[in-house]
Amino acid sequence: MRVSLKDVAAHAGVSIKTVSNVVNNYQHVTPAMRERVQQSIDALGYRPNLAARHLRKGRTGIIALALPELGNPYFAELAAVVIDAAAAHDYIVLLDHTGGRREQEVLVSQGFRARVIDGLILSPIELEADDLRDRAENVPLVLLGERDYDLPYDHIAIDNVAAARAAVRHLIDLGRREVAFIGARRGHSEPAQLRVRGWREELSAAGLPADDGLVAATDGWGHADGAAAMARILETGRRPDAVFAYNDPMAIGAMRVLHRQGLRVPEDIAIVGFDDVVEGRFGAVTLTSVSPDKEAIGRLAVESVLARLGGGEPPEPRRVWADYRLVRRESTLGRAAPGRDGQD
Amino acid sequence: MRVSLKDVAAHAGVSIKTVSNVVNNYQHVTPAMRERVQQSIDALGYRPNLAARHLRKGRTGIIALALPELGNPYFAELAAVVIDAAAAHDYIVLLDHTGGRREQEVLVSQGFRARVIDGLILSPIELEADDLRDRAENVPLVLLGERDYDLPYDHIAIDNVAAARAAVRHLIDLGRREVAFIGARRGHSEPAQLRVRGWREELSAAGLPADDGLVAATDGWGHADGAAAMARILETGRRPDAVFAYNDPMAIGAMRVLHRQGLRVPEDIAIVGFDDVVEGRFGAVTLTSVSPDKEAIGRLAVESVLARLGGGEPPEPRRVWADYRLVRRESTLGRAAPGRDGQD
DNA sequence: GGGCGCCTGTATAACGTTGTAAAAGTCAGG
DNA sequence: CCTGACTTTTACAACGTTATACAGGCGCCC
Repeated sequence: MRVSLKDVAAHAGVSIKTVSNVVNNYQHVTPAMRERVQQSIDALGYRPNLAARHLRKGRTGIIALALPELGNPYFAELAAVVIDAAAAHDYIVLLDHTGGRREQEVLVSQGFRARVIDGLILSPIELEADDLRDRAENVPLVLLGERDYDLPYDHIAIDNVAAARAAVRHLIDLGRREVAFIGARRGHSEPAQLRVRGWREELSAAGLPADDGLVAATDGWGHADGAAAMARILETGRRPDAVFAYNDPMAIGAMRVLHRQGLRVPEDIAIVGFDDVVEGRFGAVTLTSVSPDKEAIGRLAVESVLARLGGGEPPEPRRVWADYRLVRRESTLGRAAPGRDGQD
Repeated sequence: MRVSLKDVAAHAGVSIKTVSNVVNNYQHVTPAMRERVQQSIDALGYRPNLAARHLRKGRTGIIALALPELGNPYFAELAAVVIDAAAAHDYIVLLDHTGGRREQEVLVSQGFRARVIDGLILSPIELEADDLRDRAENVPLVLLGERDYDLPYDHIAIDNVAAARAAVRHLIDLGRREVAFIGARRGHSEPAQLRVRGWREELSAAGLPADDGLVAATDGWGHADGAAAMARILETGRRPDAVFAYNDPMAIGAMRVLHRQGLRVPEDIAIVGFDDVVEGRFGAVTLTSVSPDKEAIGRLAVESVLARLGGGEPPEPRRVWADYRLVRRESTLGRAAPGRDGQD
């Protein structure tokens, strides 16, 4: 049987509320009393019942983190950061995954998957602005990632357009002249994707081709999707001398195809990925990648959610840009210089 | 302001309990009444307050899943399975990670990280049997993975010894005679690790060496640890013709080192990993691996936890063996036969 | 030394839900 | 038309916690 405040109160010979005061570190409790009560607490092994506390306070101490998929190490690592950041504020993280499917994302954003949370951090893929506009839910929502909505919600991301341009710029600086893009979203309005836009802008600015034949749309964002997309481009007979991939797994999938077709990376085709997952540092050819500051993104996301729980004036919805940098590895080595070992 | 049963009851002109009965699909409610109440529910947008429900019922509808680290795709994928399996029973998953550190694992097993859960699924690394023996917590606990305790808790795992033996057997069948093991736990009683034991047993049975010079202990289980362990073995001058790694990331890390040192896989050194993560299917050399039935493990874990919440007699603690199979890929190709493409 | 205010501790009422038990309603049979 | 058996609905009391308002006790100042 679980012990409650009542039991402790009886044991210590004081009122329930006094025990509660001790538990909550209420200011006006004499040291002697605090000591006495604490002993009863320890003796009985009392632990607060959170459900009751939540009912009373209207807070649960839980925030939800909804990601497209955990299989992508970027999201897995991000989840780890968020869990730790939340723990630092005594919050616990409920994890959900949407598969990047709009229907699931709507469900999550409306709070139907988890109705027990104080706040929600959502990394949307297919979700449309309209889905959020008539959101009846009143739990604070913070958005993460590449999608860009003009809505009054906090949004934490890196500047995807600029990051993509930097990646493409890097390829151009290497002397590459035909840069393919792998991982455009199939069946969606293309400009909504900031990374494709950055790719296009930078190529156009350099007077290089950015036609549709260089873009491979995909359904998912895993290794297999990257491999399929790469294969598709090669089948058309096109021979780009560089590839910019939507993310690292896709880049790695593409490299696998190139390897099997006897094309060398980076000599024949240079590749840049996105997210800088660990895996990219340990292939036969290590992967150059845009490295978002995951640590900052996770921390900022948690802080943004919690800032809206303070009770006071909710802060203005804000768009926060996290840092990023381009990490150069073997997949874009300029010449035959032997790179350093694995680690970047 | 959030609407409660009281508001709906007032709106529909019935008692609170009747609304509750409708919400809970209580048997004895006339269709007409059900209809009327339902309309009020819809009109007001009522959603049950879970905190209150939990307080009343003593259940929260949340189970915790504590894994060593999310960065390892095996655990990430497992988490995805568990989340889905739990959702199928209307349960929600609170995710925690322990870093494989004993201290954290103890905290989790004692319920100090999340005190709001109905059950706990824990995949321990360093946790000792004694830590569990004086576990005062009464939430059901299910253990996952390679650690083997003689304690009255459900334990879901594959037969790690047999799986390891199968992996080593495969290498021996290939004609390899000196099989190293990468990823023994540094500073812990070695026999506790079933995979090392399987490795040793199979080699001994075949009359092959299984001395300490072939075992590389590590602190972690990531790519970098595998790379470091491989490098360490090679530094001793030893030249095994095969490697069995504790898991896939370590195997991939090891392959990176071999590649840089000009050793060919599988010609010079064959490699088998463990866990069959996606990543292993897309390297320049695809990775042979022991593939546990993650789907089954996740599902069984959830079912085992929930079975202990039924209220009736708790079932006997049981040890459940999930399926596994050895997936052969390029890293152990018998001859120069060109493997099929990436996908296994 | 009495009154005032501050500091501690206490009784009680919520928070929103569901289980229990009893009240009200329905219907058939005598 | 009444009785009894059953069905449907209701009132009320929990679950364990914290907020509010209040009752003592003590010291301080006049």
